[in-house]
Amino acid sequence: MKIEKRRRLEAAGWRVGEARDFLELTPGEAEFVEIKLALARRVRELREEKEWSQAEFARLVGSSQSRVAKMEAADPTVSVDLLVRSLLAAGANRRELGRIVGSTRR
Amino acid sequence: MKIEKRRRLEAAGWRVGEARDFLELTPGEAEFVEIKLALARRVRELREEKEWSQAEFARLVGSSQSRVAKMEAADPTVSVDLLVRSLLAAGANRRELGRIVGSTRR
DNA sequence: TGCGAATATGTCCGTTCCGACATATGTTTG
DNA sequence: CAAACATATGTCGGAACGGACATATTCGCA
Repeated sequence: MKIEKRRRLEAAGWRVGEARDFLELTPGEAEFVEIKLALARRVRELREEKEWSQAEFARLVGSSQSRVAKMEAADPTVSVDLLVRSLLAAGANRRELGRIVGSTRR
Repeated sequence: MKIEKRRRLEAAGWRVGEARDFLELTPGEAEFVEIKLALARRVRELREEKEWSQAEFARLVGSSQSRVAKMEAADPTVSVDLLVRSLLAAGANRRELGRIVGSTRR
């Protein structure tokens, strides 16, 4: 299935390299994946800065430990909405989100 | 229902004023709504810049006219994912998305 | 005013996403 | 080592979201 394949690429991108390196993604789709990866990285960073466990973070943002693990792994079942809402709930603001979304740096 | 109420506030925010002015939204939730509104505005702007009808825009991004109308209206059933994916498909890039997300200006 | 195009609104139903739970794997500390 | 804690992975039932369609409303223009 096509969607499944994309999901595997997406998940693999976290470990292996730049998402855009994988075929069958339009530039827009590749950028979308990279945005998700950037948000996921920031979730982990922010949580570790504050020295929260995933369970604590989950409680804070109204989610569950397993879903936080999936957020940080940029699991395909995690939406940008959830990442953004979680970051906001954890104290990030619009400006910071803008930096995360917009910065090409890694 | 709580979610329904929030949805009404959210929809009303588009017409009436700043989302944060409505009660029962945490700061994070209010910022989330404002991000959605900013993305929705940009969809309309971008589409009108290019002089596309909603139907044309829908075809371009792989959606439908009615859903594009809902995107531009920041309808509660429209996710940030959809807005971001549509903007990317319509030619926006990460940097521009970052500006949209991060800018407090209206 | 009336007609056609564009946009808005409501609904349907299949797909995706989410919190929760169970459980596995990994890490720290006594 | 072993217990306690943290993180990862898989699954499930219900909620949210999406494209599509029908239809209403608004808009432009002759």
